[in-house]
Amino acid sequence: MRMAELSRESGVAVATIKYYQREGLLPPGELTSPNQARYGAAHVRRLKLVRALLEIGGLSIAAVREVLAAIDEPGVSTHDVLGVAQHGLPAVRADLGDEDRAWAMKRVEAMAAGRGWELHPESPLTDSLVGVLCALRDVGHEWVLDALDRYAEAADQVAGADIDAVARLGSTEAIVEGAVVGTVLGDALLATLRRLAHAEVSRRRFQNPPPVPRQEDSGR
Amino acid sequence: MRMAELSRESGVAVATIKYYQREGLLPPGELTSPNQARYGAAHVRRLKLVRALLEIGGLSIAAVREVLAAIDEPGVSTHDVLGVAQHGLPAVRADLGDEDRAWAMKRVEAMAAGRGWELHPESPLTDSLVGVLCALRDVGHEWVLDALDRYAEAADQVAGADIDAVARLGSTEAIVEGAVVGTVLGDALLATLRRLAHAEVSRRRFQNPPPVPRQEDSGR
DNA sequence: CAGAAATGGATAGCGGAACTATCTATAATG
DNA sequence: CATTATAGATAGTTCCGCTATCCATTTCTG
Repeated sequence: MRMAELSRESGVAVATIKYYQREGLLPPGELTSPNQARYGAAHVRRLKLVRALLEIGGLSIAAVREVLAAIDEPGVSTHDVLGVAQHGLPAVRADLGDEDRAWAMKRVEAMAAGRGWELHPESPLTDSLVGVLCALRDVGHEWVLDALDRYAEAADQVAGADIDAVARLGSTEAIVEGAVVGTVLGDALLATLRRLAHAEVSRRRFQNPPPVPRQEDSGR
Repeated sequence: MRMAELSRESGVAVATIKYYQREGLLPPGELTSPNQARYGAAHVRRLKLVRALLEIGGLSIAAVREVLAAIDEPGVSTHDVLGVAQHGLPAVRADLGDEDRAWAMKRVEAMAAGRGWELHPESPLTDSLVGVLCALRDVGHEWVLDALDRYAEAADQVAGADIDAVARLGSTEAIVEGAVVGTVLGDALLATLRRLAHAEVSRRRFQNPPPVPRQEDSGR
């Protein structure tokens, strides 16, 4: 397969493909002569992955590069696959006062303790969480955190499903890529489902007149 | 309060505040003379909201403008508050073939039927969902959808918590703003919690031999 | 086998987004 | 009354994600 076909197959313009190659998002083709190269199915696949991470996942070029680097990292143990995958995913940065940080940390610790989570206070993830909590308080909507436990419970369930599904993939490489895709696109999936559920739940609660006695009710 | 103090209070540069005013994200101050204005607590609050939507929520200026317009919309009924709030939130665009669309639609319908959700096939939300599903198949990770039901269940629970919490807010305006903040920042919150849960679940499943009650290990 | 089309590689340009800086005329401040 | 601050207008900057052009080689086509 040569450039034109790769472009057709993937739906990405030639100039853009070249740009991705320059940016290190797509490996070069196999050179058959100094200025001719061949590409394979792996290139098509990678291109589609790049597009999905950019458009659906909303990642930047730089983030995609890091994520792909994690995917291409050879020989990671099954356990810290998620860690490798997450390294390079965008995190909420936070420049907070110590006081805010301490307040948020307290809530995070309470939540973690309640769920039996092992907390790593220095990890960027914890930091992100602290940042979000502070932002919520900052805008005067601290009440959102009343549902923190239910959020965490839901996150736990989703994560369980994720790990189940990802562990079923064969090779380690497949698992790593699966973890990345599942994390990034899964966020978009979850966010969309949540919006749909909002509409549904609000319909059930406030548009009560005809509940239509199906097997579903306000029961959750 | 004048400009300098507003800037200090909110942590946003004066030039940026002026820019936000030009963009219609922040109402003008109360003019005391042709070129002097006073600002109040509402301005500080609005500014912090804008920053949170931009930084944490990752919205664009245009999206923030629409979201704020929804918030400021007077006299919305309690029921379609979520609808108003969601109008203007970014949705996944999708330029798909009819075939892909039909395939995804089928899965969405199955999921909705299973959960007793009322589906609006033309709504942008449904469209977003279809787009995400197609993207997942496109990158060869259709398996993620095996967990679609569990995702939807989790989304349902979260949405239930959201509606509960938001309904407890007093005025309609508070509810609308709460819905917006809860939706946008809630996404970030959920995504972060999911990542934490990933680490936790994977630790529990694969690192079972030595629990090592220390706080540092083979890091990340 | 000649001419047209495609390719790899390099470099430059472009349009939008989110600020940032400068300027001017007025107003508040010490 | 000199300094500083301010509203409003306009222009400039930086970064990002492409897009376009050019050129020296291949490779296809007739």
